[in-house]
Amino acid sequence: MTMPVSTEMRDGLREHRRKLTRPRQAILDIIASAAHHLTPAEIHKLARKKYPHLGLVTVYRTLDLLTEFGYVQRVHFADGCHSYAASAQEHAHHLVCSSCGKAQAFADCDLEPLIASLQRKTGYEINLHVLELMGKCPDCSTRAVALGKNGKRK
Amino acid sequence: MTMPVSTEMRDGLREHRRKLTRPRQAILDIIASAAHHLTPAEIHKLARKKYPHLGLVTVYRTLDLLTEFGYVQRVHFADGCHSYAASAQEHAHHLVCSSCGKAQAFADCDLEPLIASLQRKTGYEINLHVLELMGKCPDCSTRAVALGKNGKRK
DNA sequence: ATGCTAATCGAAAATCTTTTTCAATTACAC
DNA sequence: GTGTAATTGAAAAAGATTTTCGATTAGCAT
Ligand SMILES: [Mn+2]
Ligand SMILES: [Mn+2]
Ligand SMILES: [Zn+2]
Ligand SMILES: [Zn+2]
Repeated sequence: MTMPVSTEMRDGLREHRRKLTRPRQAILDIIASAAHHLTPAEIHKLARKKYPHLGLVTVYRTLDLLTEFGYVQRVHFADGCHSYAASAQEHAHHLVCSSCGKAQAFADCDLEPLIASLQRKTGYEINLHVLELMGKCPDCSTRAVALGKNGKRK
Repeated sequence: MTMPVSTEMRDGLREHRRKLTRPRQAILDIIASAAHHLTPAEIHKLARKKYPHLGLVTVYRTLDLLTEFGYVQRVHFADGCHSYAASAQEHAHHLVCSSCGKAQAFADCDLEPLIASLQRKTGYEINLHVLELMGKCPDCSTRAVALGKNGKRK
C-alpha cells in the first residue's frame, strides 16, 4: 500500500524539475534505507560504497534539497547549537525571530502530558527536551508589510 | 528583591569550588547584562572591551561551565543540527537516546494550545518549531542497571 | 604577608564542519 | 543526436570547536 520512501524522494525530485543523477541516487538509497538518523559525513561514507566517486559537497547539497522538499528531516541534539543566554529561571525555552534574531524566553512549556505518554508507549526514560519556536516578531511583521517583503534572515 | 544575575553566577562558581578569575568576570558581566542570546564569538568580542587579553578558548570553557551549573542556557535554532532522517510523515519529532543515539519519531506534538497562547501574548507569528526529547532507551536503561553504570555517550 | 598548588589561562596548532569557487561533466527536454 | 542548464567534485576558503602545553594566578594554608 505504502510507496517505498526512495521512490517518493525520486518522484519528488522530478516534480521539482531536478535531475535524478547517480550521486543523488546513492544518497537517496542510503537515507531511505537507514534505520537511524545520519550525519552528512556518515551518509557520505555509506553512499560511497555504491558510488565511490561521491563528494561530500554533493551530500550537503542534496540534503539541503531534500530538506527543502520535505523528504528529509533534521534531528536535533541538545548540544547542536551555537547561541547562549542567561537562564532567568530554572527551565526556559525561546521564541526566536527568524528575521532579526530577537528572542523571548518562556517557561510554561507544559510538555508533561506528552512526555508521560511517550514514556509509557516507548519505554524511554525521558530526562531532557529541546523546544524552540520560530517566527516573525511584531516589529519584523510590521516592517515586512510596510515593504511588501517576505525575506528571511541571512 | 531579586538578586542580580551576575551575582548569582559568581556565587555559583564559588559553591562549585571554582575560581572567580578576571577573564570569567568579564564573560559573566556580558552574559548577565545581555538582552539577547549571544554566540561564543559575540561574547568574546564584547567581553574583550572589559578584558582585552581574553582568549576565545576561555569563553568556550566558561560557557561549558555555566551551562553545566545551569546559569546559562543554550538557545537552539532550526538549522543548528547535524543529523538527518527520512521523514515518515509530514510533521515529526524525535526521541533520541542519549546513550546509544537510537531515535524514534513521533508526530503528535500537540503544541497548538501553547503556540496560540504565545502568539496572543507576544505578537510573534509562529510558523516553525523544534521539539526533540532526549533520554535513555529501554535497552540502554537495562544495560545500565545490569552494569551498575550511569555514563553518558561520548 | 608569603608560599604552595591545583585551577585556569591564552597562543598556537590541530580538528572538524560547512561553504564557496570554478572548470568539467551530465541529465534530459527537444 | 544536440543544446543547455543543472549538477558535480576537487580544492581552497571560511568557520567553529578542541587539544596541547608552558606560563600565570586565585584561594587557601601557613
Ligand atoms: Mn520545557
Ligand atoms: Mn511538532
Ligand atoms: Zn524580528
Ligand atoms: Zn539507547
